[in-house]
Amino acid sequence: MTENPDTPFRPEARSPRGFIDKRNAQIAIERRLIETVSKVYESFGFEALQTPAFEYADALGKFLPDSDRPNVGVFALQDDDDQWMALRYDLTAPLARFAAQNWETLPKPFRRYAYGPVWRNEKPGPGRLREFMQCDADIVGSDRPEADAEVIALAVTGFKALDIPTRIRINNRKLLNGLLTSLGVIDPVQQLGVLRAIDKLDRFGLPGVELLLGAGRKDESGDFTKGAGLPSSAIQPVLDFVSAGGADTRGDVLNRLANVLANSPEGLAGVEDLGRIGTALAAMGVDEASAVFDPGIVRGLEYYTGPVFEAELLLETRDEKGNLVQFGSVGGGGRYDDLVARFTGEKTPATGFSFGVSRLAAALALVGDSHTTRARGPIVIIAFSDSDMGEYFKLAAEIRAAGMSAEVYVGRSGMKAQMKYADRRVSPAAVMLGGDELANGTVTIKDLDAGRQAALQISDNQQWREARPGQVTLPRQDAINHLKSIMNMT
RNA sequence: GCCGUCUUAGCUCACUUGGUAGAGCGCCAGAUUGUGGCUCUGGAGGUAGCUGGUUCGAAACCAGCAGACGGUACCA
Repeated sequence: MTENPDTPFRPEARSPRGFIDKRNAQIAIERRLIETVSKVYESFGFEALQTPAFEYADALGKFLPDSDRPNVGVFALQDDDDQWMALRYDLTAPLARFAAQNWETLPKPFRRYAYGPVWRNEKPGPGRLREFMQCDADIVGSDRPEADAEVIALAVTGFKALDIPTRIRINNRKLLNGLLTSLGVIDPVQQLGVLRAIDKLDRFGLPGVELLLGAGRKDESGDFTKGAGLPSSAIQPVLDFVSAGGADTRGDVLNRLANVLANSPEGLAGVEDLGRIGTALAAMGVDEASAVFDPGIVRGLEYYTGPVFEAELLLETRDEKGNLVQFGSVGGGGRYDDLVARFTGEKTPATGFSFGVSRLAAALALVGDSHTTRARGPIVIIAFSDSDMGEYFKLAAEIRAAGMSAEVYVGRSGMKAQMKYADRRVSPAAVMLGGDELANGTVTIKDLDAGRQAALQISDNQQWREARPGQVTLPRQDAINHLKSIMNMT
């Protein structure tokens, strides 16, 4: 840089795009989500597991960095021995690695839950960050549909415990695979195209999906998206299949699917699996509204091999301007029978579910979640004079010993600013131990909530100052009890 | 990745055809020698995203880059 040496370089204070700072309120929401969901997971017999943020890139699967584009999709870097390491992009791949590495000694089937941040190096958007939290539960080593049902029940129970209205939509990869095979659509590229087309059902509706199944679709901006190129004879059966959802009960959907898939052995096997899942769900008391069968759910993930599930948020969320915000799925999962086999060569059936913690927290922040009690600040002890600081800290220690949080103001501003500070921290009380109080063996305590209330009635400043709403002066030894009563601890 | 719109004070936004910036809110202070709100008064705060070009002169016009937003693609 050719700058004047007198002006030092000043970096712009900013966070990398797709990465955000979380303040007290949001941390509180995320913490509650993780704690609640973890308890539910444990009640279903899942044990906790923490794996590192980094994995060797080859352990993460197909999104390997190659030498030209080492950072597509993942954040990767080379270790000092030249091996590629990458930040994990989900919690499932590390589980597969862990299970493969420790398979001999694990109790099988292995049930574990995990939570923590994951990272994806892709374009961020609203509700879409490059660092976010997930909370997963998986069962490795069971091929029973009942294991899938447990994972679904787990998700339903978790959302119920959080009191967040959601619906789990359940599908099975075998259904569509079977249908396509029976229709003679066996080209994997074409099959993938069909999955992508169906995934757009929410946004473009049946007519849009029809176009994408065939030649393709042009959107409003004139952009053309190439379709799956199915023959017209195959399009209608796929549309019929997708439309088979939306019946009143899980049983009704299965009946419809059985009709549509009558010519497909694999498809009927998939319906059979769903039937057993449905039976188990009913036994576990999962009601019809909380978990539905829906052949329109795709979950683009190529690694899913059987049942797939997706959690849909049923809250209406709006941003500051009142616009509807579509949050998409707030969780999902499914059966992945080939993931562990990547390491061991042995087919190891597994199924799991993932809570999108960050996305849920963002949604709850938008709706002003009623559970989110506003984060309260500490009791603030006003600092009057340097020579009395010891008295302030002594009182702070007493308050903490009584189970309340307290803080001595350690800035250098005057009293008015200190009161403002306490107000801004949403403190329950301010405590004054000034020269008068110390001389008289008293303490003055101001109930800030009571004052806030009173302020609404008083418009005259003189009156406001004289009333000193919520404020009392009492013997020093009564301070703790009075504070407790303000905090509703008596 | 592709297409489009946008970028002026901490925030939300103004500034008639290019003549070197304003408001509201917020923030700080005072009125009120030891008291949050209201009211009034004063103050701080901007190289108009960055870089280059056109011009006597650019926040405004042009180009490149960066970032934000919207759509689309992708999404483990």
